[in-house]
Amino acid sequence: MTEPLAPQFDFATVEREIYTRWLDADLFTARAPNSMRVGGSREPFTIVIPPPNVTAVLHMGHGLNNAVQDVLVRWRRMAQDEALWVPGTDHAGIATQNVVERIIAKEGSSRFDLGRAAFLERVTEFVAETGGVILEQLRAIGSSCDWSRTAYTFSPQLSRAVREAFVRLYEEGLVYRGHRVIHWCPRCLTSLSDEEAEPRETHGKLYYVSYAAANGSGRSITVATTRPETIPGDVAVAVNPDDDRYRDLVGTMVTLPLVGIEIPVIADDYVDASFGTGALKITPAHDANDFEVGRRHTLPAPVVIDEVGALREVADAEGRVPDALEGLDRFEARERIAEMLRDSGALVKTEVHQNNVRHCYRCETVIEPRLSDQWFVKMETLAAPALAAVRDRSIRILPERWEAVYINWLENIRDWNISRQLWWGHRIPVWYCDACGGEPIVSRDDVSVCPTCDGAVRQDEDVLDTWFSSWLWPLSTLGWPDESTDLEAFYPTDMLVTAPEILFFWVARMIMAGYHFVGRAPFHTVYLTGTVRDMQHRKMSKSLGNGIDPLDVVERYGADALRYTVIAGMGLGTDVMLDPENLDQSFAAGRNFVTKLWNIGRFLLLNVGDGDVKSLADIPAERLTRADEWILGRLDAAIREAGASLGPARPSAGARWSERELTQGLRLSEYVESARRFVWNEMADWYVEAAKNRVASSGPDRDVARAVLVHVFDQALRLLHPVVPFVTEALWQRLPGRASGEYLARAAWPDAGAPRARASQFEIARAAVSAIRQIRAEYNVTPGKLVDAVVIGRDERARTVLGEESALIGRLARATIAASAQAPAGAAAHALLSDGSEVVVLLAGLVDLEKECARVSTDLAQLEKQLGALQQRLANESFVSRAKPEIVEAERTKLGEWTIRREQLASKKRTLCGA
RNA sequence: GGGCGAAUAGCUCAGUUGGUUAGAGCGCCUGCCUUACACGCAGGAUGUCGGGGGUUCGAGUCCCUCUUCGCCCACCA
Repeated sequence: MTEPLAPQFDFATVEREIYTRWLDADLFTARAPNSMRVGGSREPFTIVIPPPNVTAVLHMGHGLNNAVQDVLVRWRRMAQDEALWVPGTDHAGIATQNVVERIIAKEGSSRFDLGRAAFLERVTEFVAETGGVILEQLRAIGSSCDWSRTAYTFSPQLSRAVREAFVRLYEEGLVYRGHRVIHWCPRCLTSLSDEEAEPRETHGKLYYVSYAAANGSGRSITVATTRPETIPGDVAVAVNPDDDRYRDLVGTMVTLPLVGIEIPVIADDYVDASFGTGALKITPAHDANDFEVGRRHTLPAPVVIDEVGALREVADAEGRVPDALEGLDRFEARERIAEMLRDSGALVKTEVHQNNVRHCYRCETVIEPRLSDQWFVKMETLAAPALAAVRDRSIRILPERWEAVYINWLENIRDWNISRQLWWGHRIPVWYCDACGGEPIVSRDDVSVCPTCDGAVRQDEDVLDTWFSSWLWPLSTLGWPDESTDLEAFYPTDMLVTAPEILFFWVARMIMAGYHFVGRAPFHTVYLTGTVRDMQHRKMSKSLGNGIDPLDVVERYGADALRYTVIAGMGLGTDVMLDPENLDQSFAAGRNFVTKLWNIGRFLLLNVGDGDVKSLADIPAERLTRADEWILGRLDAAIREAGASLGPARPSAGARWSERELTQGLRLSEYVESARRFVWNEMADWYVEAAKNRVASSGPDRDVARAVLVHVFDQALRLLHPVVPFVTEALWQRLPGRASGEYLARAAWPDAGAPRARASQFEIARAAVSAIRQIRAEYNVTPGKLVDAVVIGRDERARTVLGEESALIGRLARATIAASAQAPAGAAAHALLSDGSEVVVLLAGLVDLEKECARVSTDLAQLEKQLGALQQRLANESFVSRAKPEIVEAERTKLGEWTIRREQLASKKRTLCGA
């Protein structure tokens, strides 16, 4: 005896309990030997999680992203793939170091006070204590990760992969040391890659500064600059070679304001004569373009701004920084210099100016371009296969439009600065021997003495960009560089689900790493999700305070409601709008649906009872009613639609996507909608209502209805499980005949059966019921009151159906099934059934003749108009000869039906409206 | 500056290679506490498919153009 279900779904208790049971039953652990790639019998299906920062806490973005991954993994697991979802975290160099530095700062100390070793110990401790909270939180939303494979970018195994990659690239000449201007964050005290230095629209000033000719001729040249604080680092003024205004000045010297030294006027194509004054000051050490110009003209590169952004004579800059400016912060210096220039008359004017200024992606500090030595990865050769992969459809990116963005970036790829002047991260595996002073020693293993002279060595101070470990993620989490079984069984993985923001940071680089290190793409599908936004379409963020805490939502409405809401609300590549001010409304869709599902379950378990329920296969086909066939047919349709929306799990024809499949699938909101419509609008609204009497009866038909009901609900729960895993598992476990130890999470994904012959006939009964309801509503017939109705079936088939399904109608009306082609005299209110051939008539006494007459007239007029258009189309020879035959045929059929309908309406009109 | 995308009901979006009377969810209006469910049931209203032009027997769908938004990239100091 199953105990009755609680009136409400107690998600708080049940979700926790079910997750624990899933873990205890070890349902999420993938078995490598089962993979077909190593001789097993199952297709592997693998997703690697975009590793959240180890210090992160779950936000809606994670919620959305991981809900999507879980839907996919659960779907494939049920489809009997060997499904693996690899979880893990990223040590997140700058981000984590910043967090710990802030804590230390509160204690009145700094990392420099602690020293490198003690600081690292402190960070490690911090990560051990608080890190990975987010992985716990992922469990709360139901993520079915394989926790036995949890990875961490800074673990010994993954660190080995990092070293292997670095050393290999170095040996191949693809990692090199470069001396150039890079993006520098004066707060984080590290260099950043191009991607980490984010351009932001900034309102500033454009300063026009006059540089006087050194020969005392009285002439001068005015340059425009947004950064006057770099003037002490100027080594030249450049003009365009074709600019007539300055032609005679090229080759002469001008005096550098404030500093007083002489610098040359040079000509270079880089200068745009039409911008500003057409003259550009050249500061090689503090501007990447100026550096290139300086190099072309073999100019020096004095460094006048130090690592914290203060003016100082750092290198090759003796006598360049005036005492008054020494040690001044760059922005103070900017003001100060402007004043000094104004006082000396060198400042011609200032203009308001809008331009893009790069900011640190971690701390928002304005980037200072800085000349320094850094490690770079040469990207061109790495990019080539990554570019080819998308072009030849080995990899597809959805939504499709991101492909163009991806290609554009790869075509214009620039070398990747991978060294960071941080402490938290993978130390660069390069050692130097000061005694020999020879080539750097690049090694997979730690080096303690110089292999040449046995002397002391020192390791490079820098660490690697955190993305240098992330780009190996699909490889390293599966055991690379070892030749592990996991790697063989699960690599290449299948789908990657992430946010578009990290397409370049991460996705493109993973593809490059995959091809370069093992010769194969890391996945065949990149699914880029939308962004979670508030009602003003602003991105949810901590700083704006417009965020929604997913755990708060889980607490209020349950994980299923959260998942359903975000998945159902998210079209492919579209953003999800949620109102942080109104959680009730934002998550209504999910909450309502879960409740509905629970209540369908309650009805079913209450009414089906405890006796044995036959399997559908044991019910002879002829015992099925039209309603049974109809709901089974609808189920098949839902299964087919859901399958089509989820789409191919992998390219069906081998390694590449066909043109046809390229953009198919991953329409998660459509999949959810198909399943929802089936279970709510078809099963609950119609089939359950139609089956109520049968289940309550005691005849042999009762068993048929019970079997169909249980079967259909079982299948529906399977279909819905990937989106709402908890409530479906809770209900499924209680279905009659369930053996203990069976889990929906591992149950088979439904298959659609053959079409059902009489399924569509039930529609006639459905239409009759709708029609009667419509009339009742319109005439305000009180709910309990039965009315007399005549239901007219145009043909024999329709009358048979109506007669047999009259139980449904019986709840609404005392119905007479009539054979007449038109309403009996004196009767009135009508409604047309969906196929246009039947009329429902309530007997006189209820009706308002005038109203009915008006309505029939309107209907008739509209029908005649449409009929006219239809006739015209069919009379058009071009249409008949050129349109597809099935379309023409459909139009002909329609013409026939509409003509009959017109006769009915016309006759009705005569009856109602008199002469 | 270069590239890409979008504009369909009050809101968020579907609408497959052009082909019935353009759909869904949420919201809105009306009536119902009908013994699974008021987080529900039943009924209902709402669109010159951004403007203009073109191709076609036929255009929300294809082409051109204008307008408005959005995204990505970029060294205009």
